[in-house]
Amino acid sequence: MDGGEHAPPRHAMNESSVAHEQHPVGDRYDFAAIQDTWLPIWDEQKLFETTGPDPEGIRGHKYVLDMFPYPSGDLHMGHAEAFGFGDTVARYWRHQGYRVLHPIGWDSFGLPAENAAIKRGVDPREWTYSNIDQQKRSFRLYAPSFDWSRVLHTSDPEYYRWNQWLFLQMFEKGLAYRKDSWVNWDPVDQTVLANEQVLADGTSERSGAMVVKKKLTQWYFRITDYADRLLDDLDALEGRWPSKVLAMQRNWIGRSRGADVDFRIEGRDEPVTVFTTRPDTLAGVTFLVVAPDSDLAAELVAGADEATAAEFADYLAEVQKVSEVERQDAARPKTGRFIGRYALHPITGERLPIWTADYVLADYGHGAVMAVPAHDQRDLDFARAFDLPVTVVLDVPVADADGAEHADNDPAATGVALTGEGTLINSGALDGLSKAEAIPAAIAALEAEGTGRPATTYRLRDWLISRQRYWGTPIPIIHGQDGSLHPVPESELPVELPPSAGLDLKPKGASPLGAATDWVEVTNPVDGTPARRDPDTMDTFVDSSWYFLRFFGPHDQTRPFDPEEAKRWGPVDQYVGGVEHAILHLLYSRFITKVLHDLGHIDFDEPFTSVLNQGMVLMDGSKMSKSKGNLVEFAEQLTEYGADALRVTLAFAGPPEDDIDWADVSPAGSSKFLARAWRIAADVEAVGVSAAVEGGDRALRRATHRLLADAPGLVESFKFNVLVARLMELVNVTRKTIDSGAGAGDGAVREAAEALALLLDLYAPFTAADMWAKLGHDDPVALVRWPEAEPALLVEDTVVAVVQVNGKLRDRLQVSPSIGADELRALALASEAVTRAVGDAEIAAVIVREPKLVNIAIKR
RNA sequence: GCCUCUGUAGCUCAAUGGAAGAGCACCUCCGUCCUAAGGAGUUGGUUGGGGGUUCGAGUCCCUCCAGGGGCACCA
Repeated sequence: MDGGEHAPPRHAMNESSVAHEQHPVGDRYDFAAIQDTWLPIWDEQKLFETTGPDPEGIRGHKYVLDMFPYPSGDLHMGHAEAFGFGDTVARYWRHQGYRVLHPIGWDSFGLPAENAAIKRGVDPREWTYSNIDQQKRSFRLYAPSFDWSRVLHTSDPEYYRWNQWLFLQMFEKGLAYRKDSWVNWDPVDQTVLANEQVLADGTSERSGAMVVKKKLTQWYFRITDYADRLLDDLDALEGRWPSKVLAMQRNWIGRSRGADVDFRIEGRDEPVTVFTTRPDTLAGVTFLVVAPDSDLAAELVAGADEATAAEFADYLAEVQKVSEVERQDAARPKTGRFIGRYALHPITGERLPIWTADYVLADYGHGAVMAVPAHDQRDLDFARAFDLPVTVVLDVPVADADGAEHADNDPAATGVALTGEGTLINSGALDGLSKAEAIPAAIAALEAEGTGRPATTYRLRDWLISRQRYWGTPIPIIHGQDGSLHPVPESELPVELPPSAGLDLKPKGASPLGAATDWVEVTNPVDGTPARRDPDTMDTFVDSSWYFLRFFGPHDQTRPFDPEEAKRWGPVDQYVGGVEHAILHLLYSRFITKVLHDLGHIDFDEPFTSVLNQGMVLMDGSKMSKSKGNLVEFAEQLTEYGADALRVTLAFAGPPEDDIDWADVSPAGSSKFLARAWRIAADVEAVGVSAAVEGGDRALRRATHRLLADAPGLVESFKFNVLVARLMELVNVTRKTIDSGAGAGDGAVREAAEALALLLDLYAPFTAADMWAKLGHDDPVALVRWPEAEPALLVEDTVVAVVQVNGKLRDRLQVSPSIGADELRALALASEAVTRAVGDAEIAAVIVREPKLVNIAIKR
């Protein structure tokens, strides 16, 4: 997009009325003039508002939602794509006779606003709301069928007071709590992050900085209480959510079942408990390993001699220098230290040395493991590095590359742990059992002795929701001088953010709100003594975890949403958004929905019935960005080609979940197609009255009705690109009928033109509206129900039956579609081409698939 | 390394186990004072490779190759 070479914009972005005279709507397709005609009309009509009682005769309700935008600058091509798809679905359901809720809002709290505000010295409010205004203007031109009466912004006190309400509801139930723990710290944004906001490479999802660990007291939501339901309920979403997202969520929750096992410790009253998925290998335990950064390690070392303690301190310091990513690299050589203490084996009573090593994580399970080097690769690597014993307790046959089993499978020698199936040995009562049999038997034995019990652990951690930044929802808690926590009474909500003027918003590790003296200093609601507000704000993922519910009454002053509306519209039938939210936003939303369900506020417990992930819009194979110089500006494209051509281009580019490379697509081609479609309506208008449709061109009628029959299935399976291709075909067939067939006055041409307008509304609402008007209709095309396909027009008068001999095409026969098998067989065998091909060979079989095919198998 | 998805015309994609197609691009022609967001037509294929099942495979099975995505010291 190197400016300068473009013709000057024919028509300014946010002007809609001026251009009329320069671009009269005539016999030439002029998208700018068409937009100018319809925008003011639509502004008046407010076609897509869903307030008031249901109209008569609707088939039901649908709720179609796009992930709401973050107001950083203007809309971009990614928005154009996602909102285009969402709008296609919304428009489709209206054409099917449903009342459709298709709202829009803004995710308007968050760090970018604050960082931009710091850079420019302006109020984050101002920056945010002016961007929102820009995006609203662009949306108006792009014309998604939003219900603008329900618009919300999460940074409005009317919205975030309900975040605070939600927090208090969860606080009362013990689902919101404070704890002191190692947390992810973003050194650039100077705030904590949730696990979900740390990328796989250890950097912050927001700032890109390498995240470090800090020990801090923070607010958490107890999402782990819901781990089982969040995992199990994914099964019901199979087929309606992208399988990739389901897999990612399952991985993220990471449930694993096994047992907790208690090990007595020499010189300590309390046993140490470890979690294991392999209680069957208990006899193979030769040492224990505790996480160096765990409280347990510190305590155990305290009871060891001085030299050991010093060694441990050195090691801990070393470990904390290693980045989290490096630490989790499985290929890294094992490091560790003996910490001078011993555990006792629960079966043999043998002394087991206790080591510390950074391959054991402090915050998973109990921060300690029983090491079974013979049957766990990590433990084996460690045992070999430090020369610890390896005891095989499972006879696992090992196969060569050629499949022959061999016996030299001693892990201590080969370095390969025996993790497969096998038979228990050296395990007393368990000997002879298979792994699958031994696991429950081992757990039963542990339970009988009181030294173990079944246990389940999760990879999922509780959701850290406090942030040390300004532009977010204040946490509605008051801290007493004695450290007591008091919820702000519901009647005093919202706790509004103080003005940013006078506050230093620069990240410095503590919330800027702490310095807002007038705001932060309050009295204890219980005893009237001086107290302080919690100075932190909530993670903005709290805002977005329930906004889809707020659309059920976005202006309600007394409730988070209207329960009646929730019953009518909820849950979201179709959610559209990027796969980058596969875990974060979608998991949090599912969690909060379940919490609100359990608290009795809604009667469903999954928020999104169906999810569509759109791909990214790329340029020349890579992500668009200003710095790479490959940015395609949405606003420029909109000016050059118009909303319809852009939307058609994005829909036609490929399956919606695939990435689109802008270098591969042709908005000019889309424009050409829309012009061809539009001219069909213009031609029909020009001839005046059309002939009756019953006598119309039969081939064209069949093409029209085949498309009417196929279109719903194509939309419902998100094959938007295929439907556009089919529309192009129908346009071509119709053009041919006009120019070299029945002519524009034929009834079938009008029928095709009307079908085109009705179907095109999914992708090109301006063009469709204009065509509909040219065809003589006054009603808004967007609300017209699609006609049903006539079954009689879906069957051919005659079909071609293919005759093969040994699979090779030998003849074609014109037959009736209702021909019987015997008749078709006789016709095929009588064919001269067939008798020639068969010759005097013996016919082995004749396969008849009436009316389309006969295959004669012969022996040679 | 493990799991998963995808390989069809130059590009993007279709094709209930039954004739390998569409759109775009390319090329040719018509039209136009010059431009085409005009019209008509043509070209284009070892369906990633190899095996198998079947009367018949782009489609089902096995295997290899290539690409995308996810997970990867979570006991």
